[in-house]
Amino acid sequence: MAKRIEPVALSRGLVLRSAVGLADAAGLESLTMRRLAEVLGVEAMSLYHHVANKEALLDGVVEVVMDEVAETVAGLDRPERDWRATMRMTVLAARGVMLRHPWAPGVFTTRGSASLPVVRYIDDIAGIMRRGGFTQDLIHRALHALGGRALGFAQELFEPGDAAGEGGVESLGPMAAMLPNLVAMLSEVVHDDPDSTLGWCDSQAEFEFGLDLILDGLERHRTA
Amino acid sequence: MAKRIEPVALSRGLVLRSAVGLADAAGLESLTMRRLAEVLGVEAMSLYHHVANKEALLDGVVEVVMDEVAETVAGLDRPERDWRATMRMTVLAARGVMLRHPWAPGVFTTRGSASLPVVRYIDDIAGIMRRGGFTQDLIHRALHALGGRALGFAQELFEPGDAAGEGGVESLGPMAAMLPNLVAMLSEVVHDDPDSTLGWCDSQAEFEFGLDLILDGLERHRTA
DNA sequence: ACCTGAACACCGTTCAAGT
DNA sequence: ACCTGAACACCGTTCAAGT
Repeated sequence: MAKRIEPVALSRGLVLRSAVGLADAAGLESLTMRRLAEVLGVEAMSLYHHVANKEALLDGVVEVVMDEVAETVAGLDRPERDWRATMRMTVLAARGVMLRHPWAPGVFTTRGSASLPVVRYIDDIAGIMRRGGFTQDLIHRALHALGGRALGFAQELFEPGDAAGEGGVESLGPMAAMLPNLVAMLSEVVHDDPDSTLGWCDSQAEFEFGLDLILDGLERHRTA
Repeated sequence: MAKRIEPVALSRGLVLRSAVGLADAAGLESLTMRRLAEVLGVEAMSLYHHVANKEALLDGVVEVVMDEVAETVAGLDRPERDWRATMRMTVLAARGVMLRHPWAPGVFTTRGSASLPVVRYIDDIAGIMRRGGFTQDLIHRALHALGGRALGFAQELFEPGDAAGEGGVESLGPMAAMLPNLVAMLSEVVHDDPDSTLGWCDSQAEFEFGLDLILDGLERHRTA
């Protein structure tokens, strides 16, 4: 499970990047100081010379992910004239990074106050809207309305696969009688979309639908 | 800190309600099997006779909170003819319950698959839309677009109070130069709303703005 | 059946000691 | 300056024993 690597010099950057790698490979619950040290071929206490404590480690992990987002966004060819297209492209790029680190939303939302890299990303988003002709007040409300969605977080109420994943609607089992509306909905929608590869529905399309709903609404407020 | 109560007979319901009370009073990080047992005046291992393990305890905690939501929703006088008003009223009622349990979103989003009480709530939401004339496909997409917001979760990217809480825009400090758009936005918006009691902005109004953006968008899809 | 106490395998973290 | 090993105060949980 834990593969030791050569005894390279430890550094904050290496510790943080290894933490991201460990969470990617083995899940967030595996990211402990002791396991991380083991991966780095070092004693747990050595980590404390590069990171104040576990909270600081998680702050650093957010930094690493946000650096990846910033790099991806920097590589985009945005049509700055069109605020809506630019925003859409930026948010979907951030989402692409988050899909590579499915545990990231769980860490971001426990981080109390926003770190510099997150705030810098939001500043970019605000700039897109400003150049698009938003008032400051509308920018403010837009940032709240987007919330985690600005970084590509979906916050679904349940994950694909539990209600109508393999077993179909029948797998709802004895509760089906209590859920007439969901049963009716699922029996129709699942049939409509039989070869969706991503589960009981294509969550990329669903994310974009929700994002567009908000962007459309903002555009209407902008021109009002 | 931990107040012992009389040695009443333990039961699953009492264990779960005490767990909610402990999280309310001392925060989610205080909700441990040992602390919960102490509050109940019992040994930690006694809890395992009423709850399989900590995961099951948290599932039960979700149940308790959802029961509170269901009770609140049942007491509403909904104008069923108007899907939009009914939906709005229902979601805001759920949000009212969540505001009493600020730790709840953090527990709900770690619950993997949806529990029966959550699914039953979603079924109600689906029913509102169905009676409002939604197609099954639009109901499906609407549920994804709402996500956690259907239960009143906001998922803000940062909490009020860290950027421009007490100290105002200046408290952004040395990073201000890197954040021209946010500085411009905050210096204007905070002035517009000087006596907001809830922090740097009124999050209830912000939540309703975001919710209305989605409901308006859905209404437009419905009539298209 | 319900509850207990000791024990185990983990955590994060402090501290004194090494180099 | 950086790393170590033992130790401490916590976790969740197993198990054998009590009533």
